[in-house]
Amino acid sequence: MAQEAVAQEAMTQGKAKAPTIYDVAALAGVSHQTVSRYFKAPGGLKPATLERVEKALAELHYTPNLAARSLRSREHYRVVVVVPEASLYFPARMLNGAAAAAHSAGYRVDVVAIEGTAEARAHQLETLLGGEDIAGILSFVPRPKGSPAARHSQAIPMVVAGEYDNKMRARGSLADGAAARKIVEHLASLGHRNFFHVAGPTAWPSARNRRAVYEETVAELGLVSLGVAVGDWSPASGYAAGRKIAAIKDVTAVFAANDQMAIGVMRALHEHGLAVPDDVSVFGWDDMAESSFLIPTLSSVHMDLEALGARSMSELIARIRGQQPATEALSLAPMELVFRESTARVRA
Amino acid sequence: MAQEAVAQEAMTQGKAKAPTIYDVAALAGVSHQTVSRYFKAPGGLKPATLERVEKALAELHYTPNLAARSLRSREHYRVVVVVPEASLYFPARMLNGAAAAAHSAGYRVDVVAIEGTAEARAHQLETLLGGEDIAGILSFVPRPKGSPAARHSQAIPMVVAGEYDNKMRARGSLADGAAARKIVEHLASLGHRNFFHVAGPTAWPSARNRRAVYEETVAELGLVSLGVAVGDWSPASGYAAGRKIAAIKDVTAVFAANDQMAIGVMRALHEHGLAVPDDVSVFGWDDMAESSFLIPTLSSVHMDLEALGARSMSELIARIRGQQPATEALSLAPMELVFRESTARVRA
DNA sequence: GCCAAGAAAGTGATCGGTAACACCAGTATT
DNA sequence: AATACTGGTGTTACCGATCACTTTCTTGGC
Repeated sequence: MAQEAVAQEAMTQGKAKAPTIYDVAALAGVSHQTVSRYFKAPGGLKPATLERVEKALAELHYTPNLAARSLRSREHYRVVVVVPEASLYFPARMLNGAAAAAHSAGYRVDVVAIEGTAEARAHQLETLLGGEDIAGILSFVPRPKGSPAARHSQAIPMVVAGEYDNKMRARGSLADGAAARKIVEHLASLGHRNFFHVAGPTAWPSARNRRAVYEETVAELGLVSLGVAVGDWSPASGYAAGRKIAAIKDVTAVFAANDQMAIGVMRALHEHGLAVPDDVSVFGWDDMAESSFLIPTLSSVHMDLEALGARSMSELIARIRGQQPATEALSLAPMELVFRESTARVRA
Repeated sequence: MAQEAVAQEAMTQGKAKAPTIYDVAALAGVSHQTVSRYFKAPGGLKPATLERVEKALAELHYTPNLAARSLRSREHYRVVVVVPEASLYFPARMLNGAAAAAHSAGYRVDVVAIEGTAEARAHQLETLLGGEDIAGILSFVPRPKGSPAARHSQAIPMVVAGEYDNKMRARGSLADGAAARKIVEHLASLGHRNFFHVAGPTAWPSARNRRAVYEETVAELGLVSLGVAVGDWSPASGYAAGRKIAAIKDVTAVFAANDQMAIGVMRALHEHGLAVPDDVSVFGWDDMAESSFLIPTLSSVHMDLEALGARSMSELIARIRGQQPATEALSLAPMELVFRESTARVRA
C-alpha cells in the first residue's frame, strides 16, 4: 500500500524514478540480460533485437546506475586528481582539461588537494589509495622519492603528470626542454652572455628538465651561467632569487621557470634600481593571462594547458582500461615562445 | 572448489578483498545488521556489543562500500562543483576549501567546468542534473537568469556561492560590500574626489554588490563617480576600462573588482603616460599572490578564500542533510584591506 | 515471580546491475 | 544419424549494503 502511494505520488509529480534495465527490457520485449549485453558489446545482438533495445532505451531516457554496476563488476568510474597544496601556482586550466577528458570518457573526477608536511602528505596519499573504490589516480604533484604506497600502487593505475616529459627528453624528442633551449638561444642572439636561472622545486620533473636544458644550452653556446636559484613556483621565491641576482650585478639575462617567479624577480630588480629590460632581460614560462599586461610585459612560453591536462587524463584512462595510450596522448602539447617587453638587446 | 581456489590465492597473495559488514559481524559475533546499525546510530547498541563491533571494525580496517550503500539507500555521496569557464580568473583556493570540507564530511567532489554559450551551458547543467547519482551541486557560477532546470532543482540541493552575499547585504550586515565602502572611504581620506569603478560581470552577485556599495558610498560622501566599466574579471577587460579612464583624464582613483582587472587598468594607464599612484590610485580585490610583487605593488582586499569555499560547501552539505546550516557557515569570511604602493595621496 | 512493553539483535528481501551457466536452434564434423 | 560447436538469448545467483519485519532480551510495575 505504501508502495502504491509512493508510485502514485511519483506519477503525479512527474518525478518518475530512474528506469532500470528491467524497464527497458520489458518495453523492448527482451530479457534484462540482453539489455545489459547491449552495453557491453552492441555488436553481439541480432540487428532486429538491437534496434528494439535501442528504441526502448531512447524512449525511457535510460542512464545506467553506476553504483549497481560497480557493485557487481567491481569496476570503478571515479578517478582522483591530486593537485598541489600551492594550487595558487598551479594552472587551473590543466585541471579543467583533465576533468573534461575524464567526463567524456564516463568517469567521475574527484579533486583532492594534498597538503601539509611530507609525512602528512604521504599519509593522505595512503588513505586515498585505501578507499578501494577508485579507478585511477592522476597526480599533478610529483611522486615522492621513496615509493610510499608501493604495495597499493600495484593495484591502482596512477599517472603522474609531467613524468613523461623525462621520457620524452630521454628520447630526444621535442619535449618541454625544447622551449628552454630556444629561450637561451634567443637571449644569446640579443647579445646576452651572463645568465641566471630561477628553477622550480627539484621534485618536479618539468623543473628539473628546464634547468638541465638551460645548463646544457648555456654550456653548448659558450655562455656563462652565473647561478641557479631553486624556487617553489611562488612570486615570493622569485623575489628572493631576484635579490641574489641583483647582488651578482653582472647578470643580464634571467630565465625563470614560471611567470610568477619572474614577477618576483622583476620586483626585486626594480627595488635594487635595475631596470627590465634595460639592465636585465627576464623570460618567464606559462604565459599567464596577466603576463601581457605587466609593466613591462613579460616574455614567456605559451602552452595549451587544457590539452596537457586532457592528455594526461587520456593516458590514465588508457591505463585503467589496460590499453596502450594513444601516441597522441604521449606527445607534448605544442608550445610557443612569446616575446614581449621584458627581453631586449643587451645594453652596449 | 573454484571459490576455495580464489580464497586461497587471496590468502597467499595477501591481497585480501575488502572486508564487508558480514566479515565484521562474524568476527564480532553479531549479525550483519547490528554492524549496519552501528554506523547509523552507535548509541543504539548495548555498550558491550558496541565495543565488540568497534574492535572488529578496527581489526579488519573496514571501510564501507559506498556503491552498495547508495544502491540500497538511494542516497549519494558525490557533490558536483561547478566552476566558471574562465577559471583562469577564478581563485583556486576557494575550490580547495570547498573540496576539503566535502571530503571531511565523507563526500566525493566532482569538478565540472561549465563552458560555451549560454545555451550550451544550460544544456550542460541539464545533463548534469540528469545524472541521478549526485547529492548536491555547489556552483561558483552565478545562476542563469531564467531558472533553466527548474523541475530538477526541486530534487537536488544546490548552493550558488555568493548568492548569500545579497541576503547579507539586505540584512545590513558586514558583508562583502563593507570592504568596498572602506576602499572608497580610504581613497577619499587621501584626498581623492573623482572616482571610477571597474566592475565584474553583472551576473555575479559579488560584482553587483561591490558596485552598488561603491555607488552608494560615493554618493554619501559627496564624491564624484566619473563612470563604471563592466569587465569580465580578465586583465584584458581591465585594460579596456583603463583606456576609457585615461580618456576621461580627471579620474584620480580607480576601484577594480578584482586584481586581474586592476592589472589591466594599470597597464593601460601606463601606456597613456599616467603614473600609478602619482597620477591615479588603483585599488584591487582578492590579493592575489602576485599583487604584492607588481610594480607598483597593488592595494587590495585580502580574503580567506579557502574558508569562503569551505563555508559554501558546509551550507550545501547541511542542505543535503536537511539540516539548518550552521550560522557560522552563513557569515562571511573576514576580509582585510591591504594598502600598498598603488594608492597614494592625491597630487596637489 | 509474572507479564506487558520497549530495547536490542536477528532474518530475509531488496536495490540495479553483471557473471555464470543453461538453453535452443542451426550448422559443421565424424 | 549422432555429436559437437556456435551465436543469440533467457534464468538464476550474486555484489554489499539498508529496510521492514520478526524474534529475543531487558526492564519495570504489580
